[in-house]
Amino acid sequence: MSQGEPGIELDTSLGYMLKAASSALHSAMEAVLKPMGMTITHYSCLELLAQRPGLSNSELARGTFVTRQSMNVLLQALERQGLVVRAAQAPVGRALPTELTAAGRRQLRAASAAVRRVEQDMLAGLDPADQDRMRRLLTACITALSGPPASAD
Amino acid sequence: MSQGEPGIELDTSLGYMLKAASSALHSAMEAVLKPMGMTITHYSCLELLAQRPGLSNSELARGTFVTRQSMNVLLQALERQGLVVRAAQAPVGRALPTELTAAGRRQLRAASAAVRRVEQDMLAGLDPADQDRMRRLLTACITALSGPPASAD
DNA sequence: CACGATATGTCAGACTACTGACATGAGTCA
DNA sequence: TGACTCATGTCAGTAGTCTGACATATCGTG
Repeated sequence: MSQGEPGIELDTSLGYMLKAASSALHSAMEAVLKPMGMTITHYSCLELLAQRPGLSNSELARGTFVTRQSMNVLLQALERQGLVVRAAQAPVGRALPTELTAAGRRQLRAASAAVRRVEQDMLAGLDPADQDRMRRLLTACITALSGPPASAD
Repeated sequence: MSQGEPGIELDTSLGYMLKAASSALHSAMEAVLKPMGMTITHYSCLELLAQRPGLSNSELARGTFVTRQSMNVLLQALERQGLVVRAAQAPVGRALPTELTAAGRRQLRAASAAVRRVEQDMLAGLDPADQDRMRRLLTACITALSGPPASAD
């Protein structure tokens, strides 16, 4: 109980609070998506495809923060369910462009509305200026973590 | 045509940014803990026990954002490894108080230092005032999400 | 042109965390 | 006292994600 910190002070640790907030959001999203038969990654994939049609498996994986192997499993399921379609041949390289089907867009519509409500609930106590501050702060954290991968000493 | 994200709705969604930040932190922590043979939940459990000795399995689960079933499996492994000890009998109710062993504290020390470095890297661009703002904002989000939902577990 | 480096798609196995289910201990209330 | 409710510990099965491995396609460099 002297010299260097004894550990991470959980009550004020931003790392811990970030995990807590993310966990709370995850649970809340799960709660609204589950009744629709969707997982969070499932929804995220559809949302990403709606905004950026033609993304490949690897690009979708990066955008949803899972490995390309996991996304591959998911995409195969979504394709079987008729929610997305993948090009049979790669226009360039090996990347196969993926797009939503009408059924996919329909399923996404309901899910997207529910998720938007969850996000609005989360931000209920924050005014527009607060939300801008939060964007700036989160962006700074993401940038800092993505940059220097090797800071060991 | 990989790296680099064109400006889309997702880039301003605080839900998405929160997930991105959490994912980046998760990866960074994983990268430093893996060489030590620890997972994030493993480390989190030890850190929590160091600050709140005597926590029960269910309390540890809540503090690390996993189910009590998952924590039970982890605790059994940690006990086999001699990192924690659990009371043989419950002093009251069914909750079994858990505490770190000397070996557990030793392993935690190295891990905690590494994690602290990761957290400091993440906050490198934020001054103390920014960090206070971030605490307030995250707390507001957590509170807002923990209140309304009326789902059972 | 050949070679290596990089990026992608995909299959297979392993692991982590989750859901479901049941038993036990403590508190509440009629 | 007995019934009800809630929290806890634990076992079993399931689901989602990960790591490892391999084949293929493009680009840069010599």
